[in-house]
This record gives sequence, C-alpha cells and structure tokens, in this order.
Amino acid sequence: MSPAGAPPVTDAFGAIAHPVRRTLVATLASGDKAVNELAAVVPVSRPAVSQHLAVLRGVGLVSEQRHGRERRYHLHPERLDEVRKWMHTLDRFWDDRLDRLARHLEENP
Amino acid sequence: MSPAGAPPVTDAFGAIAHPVRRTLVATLASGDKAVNELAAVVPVSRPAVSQHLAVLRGVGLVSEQRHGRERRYHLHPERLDEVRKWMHTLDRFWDDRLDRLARHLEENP
DNA sequence: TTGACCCGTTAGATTTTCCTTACGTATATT
DNA sequence: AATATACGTAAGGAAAATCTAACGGGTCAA
Repeated sequence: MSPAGAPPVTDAFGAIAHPVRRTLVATLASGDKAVNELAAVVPVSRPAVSQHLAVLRGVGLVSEQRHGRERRYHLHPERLDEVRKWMHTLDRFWDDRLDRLARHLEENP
Repeated sequence: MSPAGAPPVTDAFGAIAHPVRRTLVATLASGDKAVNELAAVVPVSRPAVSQHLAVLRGVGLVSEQRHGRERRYHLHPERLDEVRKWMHTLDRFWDDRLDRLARHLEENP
C-alpha cells in the first residue's frame, strides 16, 4: 500500500537533526530574537528560516510573540528533555554493564 | 545549479533522528547483538534493518564483527558525545542567563 | 554436496525535506 | 495616503530518505 519514505519531523530529535535548526536553537538560547536577526546568522534565505521556525514551532521548541511588525521567537528548552531523557536511559544501561562487570570481577578474583 | 534537498545523514544528530535507529541503538546499549536479534525488536523488514545499521556504521555509532555466519553489532556510545556536548553548550547559555538574572536582582533590591 | 541459514546490496516506488523565487498581509514611517 | 519594513506562505523542483521484494555470497549442518 504505502512504502514509507522519510518520516515527517514530529519530535525534538527530528527538529535538531538539521544544522540550520540547531544554529537557530543555539542562537535563541542567548535570548529572544526576531526573524531577521536569526536569518543573519544562517546561510539560507529568510523564507527558509521562516520554514525552519515553523518546524521548530510545530515541535514546541519555540513560540512566537508579535511585537509590532516584528515577531520575536522564544526558546522552550524543556522540550529538549525528550532528548536528554533518552540519552540518560542509555547511560543507565551503560552503568548497569559497568556494575555487572565490577561484580563479576569481585566474585572472580 | 543545485537547489539543495534534505542533507545526507553524516552526524550523530541525523543518526538518532529516526525512531527505528534509536531503538537499535538502545537495544545495542544492553550488549552486542546479531542482525536477526535486532530485526526482531523493530517493525520493519530485515533488509531495512541492514540499511539502518549501515547508516549507524557510516556515522561511527556502531561497528560489526563477523562471527561465523552471524554479524554482531557493537555500540560506540562515545560517538553520542557530539550530541551531549551540544546540549551542554545550551545549558551553559541557560545558566548564564540565570546568573545575569540573579545579579540583576541583587543589584536592584 | 546439497540445503538451510545469516546477511548485505540492488532496484524501484513513494514520501519528505529543503531550497529559492514570487506574492500577500500587516504594521510602521514619512 | 503612499511607501517601506517584517514576515508568512504558496509554487516548483532537486536531493535524500526509507520502505519492500528480489537476488547473491558466504557459512554451517546433514
């Protein structure tokens, strides 16, 4: 029926997969910014930046607030906890393996 | 000339952007596995798993070791430091903002 | 040797991404 | 009122991702 293609960006993992979007997120980490300011730090056209911001908004990583004719974008870093949590889960598995190894070495001198 | 499309997967960010690959990585975190074992925990065909593993290998997140007719895959978690470092950079910005806020509040009672 | 098993690779179709170039809509400025 | 500024959105197209089905090369077992 539907041989799937590339999956749409629906979570934080997909959102930060693109280098331009990572730069946008990092730039917003130092404070709210208008679109033109964001477009200035990235090697693509302003419409492209708008589209990337739409992706970030769709995932909940940023929100916009209209200020006159500007639209200032605000970062919501807590949305990255999804990523943090996943990485932390891996760490836990990793620690467990170290624990098992240590116990094994203790019990087999 | 070349209106660019989606960028190829060349780093850890792109590698963990796909849910299937995240599952593969998480599964390998608990120990080396053969391809059939990996294919059993994921809702796609075995060739698809092979392709995902090729992507992970291309990024250096896993390596393979032939064992008879099996190929056991091994995770290299240190390759995720790229992601960890980026997130940590964001945290630092974040802390700086908290510092500035605290200083501001101290100086303006 | 013959057959079963493990696995990678290719071919082909479909979807999604991601860019640029127009265009439209507000809001500010003169 | 006329113009400039800031931004989103639509259209069009190229590149990449991702799936399944088919095929092929090794490896173990009988």
